[in-house]
Amino acid sequence: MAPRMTTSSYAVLALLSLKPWTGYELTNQAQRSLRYAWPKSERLLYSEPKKLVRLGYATTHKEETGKRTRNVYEITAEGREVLSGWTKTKTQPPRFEVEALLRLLFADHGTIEDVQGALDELEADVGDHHQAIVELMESYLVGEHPFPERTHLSVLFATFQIDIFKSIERWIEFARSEIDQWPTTKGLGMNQRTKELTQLLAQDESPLDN
Amino acid sequence: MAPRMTTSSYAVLALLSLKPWTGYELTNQAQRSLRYAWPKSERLLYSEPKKLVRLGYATTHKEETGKRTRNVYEITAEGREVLSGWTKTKTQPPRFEVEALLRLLFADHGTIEDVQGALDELEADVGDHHQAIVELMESYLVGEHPFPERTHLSVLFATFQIDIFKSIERWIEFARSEIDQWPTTKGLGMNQRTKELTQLLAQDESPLDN
DNA sequence: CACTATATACTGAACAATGCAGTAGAGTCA
DNA sequence: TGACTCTACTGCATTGTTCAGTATATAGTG
Repeated sequence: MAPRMTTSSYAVLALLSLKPWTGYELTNQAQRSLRYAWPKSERLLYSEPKKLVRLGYATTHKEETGKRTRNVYEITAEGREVLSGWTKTKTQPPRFEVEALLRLLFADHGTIEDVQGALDELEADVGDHHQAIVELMESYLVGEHPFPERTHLSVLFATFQIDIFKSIERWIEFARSEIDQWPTTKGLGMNQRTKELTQLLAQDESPLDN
Repeated sequence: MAPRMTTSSYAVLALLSLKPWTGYELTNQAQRSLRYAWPKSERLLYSEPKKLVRLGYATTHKEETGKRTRNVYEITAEGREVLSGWTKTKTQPPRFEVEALLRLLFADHGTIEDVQGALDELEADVGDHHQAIVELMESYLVGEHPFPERTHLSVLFATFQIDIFKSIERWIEFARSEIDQWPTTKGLGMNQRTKELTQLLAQDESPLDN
């Protein structure tokens, strides 16, 4: 049976539409540039171009560097066709996996320090990504975009990242200060402060906006 | 071989620690309450409690309603033990899958309308979630939290959701207004506006903060 | 009171995706 | 010369999703 085109397949096909890549380059490029929109494992990103070849949307050939061979992938005309069809289809809903928040939701099984620890780790992870994007923007400023004519897209995309990372970092600060007021993680329930917060949220107001 | 405890296993175990549930309830509850922190498929959520039973962290028995049976799961002492160990372990880094952003990144394969369409869909999805959380908060205000003593946790968690959804909605507005200025999706590259944005971002400033 | 729709209550099988270990050549620095 | 990192992948086991299917219970309508 022919495998189906997943969003990941289209992502790889879109990269292939820019230029031919080796599997290795494709994998690295995808992990770097798509990480914040479509994070996928190295393993999958090695497999996807093979699938595209099977479907006739790419061709492959081997190149040699001494004794070692690399697989080079190139998009076909048919590949470009299905790619342009992709933009007309429905998008999948967004998906946010944040284990630290899961820990917060069940913080009453551990100590105050445990939750704060989870928030610290979240902050560190987000901080790394945040910094990486800022550095990427610095590199764009000195003309280091691999596809200069596509800079407008990367930059608009980056405004999302920076904005969201800042929001998360602000929220972590807020959450930390709230938790600092807790005597324990357990059984506080609907106390005065929680009631205040609930009222704000029920009016669709964020306690962070003030 | 004994299967390993995944984050999803701990999530289900944490729910079981609150009270016994049937597989059906567990699945529904997990999809409702964990959706924004740890979204998992119905199928998996039916399988996890079985795994917990195999590992000795839960017990199961059948209950009858007329001709139909339901599986009821209960946490064991050993289950509570491993659950309290969980809070000490490292969290996984967060993961954001947003196909609409992937479309933006490759917007040059389609028209302005295609990208705007992807943003519209993102807005609709986020809007649904946003509204659902506000309604949940309204229900908490009238005392409808299933575990009243845990309200403080749900509410702090909800501050994250509301804050992030608002940020995303603000960003969508911003992105729309930017794209409206584009004559086409293709080849704009590092034009004047993009340069301005890049400079802001490289200084770690969000163009939305003004 | 039959009929229909919706909610309850799952399971099997195929397939998608991840994690991990393993293989092996090429380049760099001490 | 040896150690280390980077290049360049592949196979296998396991985790997780999608889809279809099965069948009972219950509430509301004509």
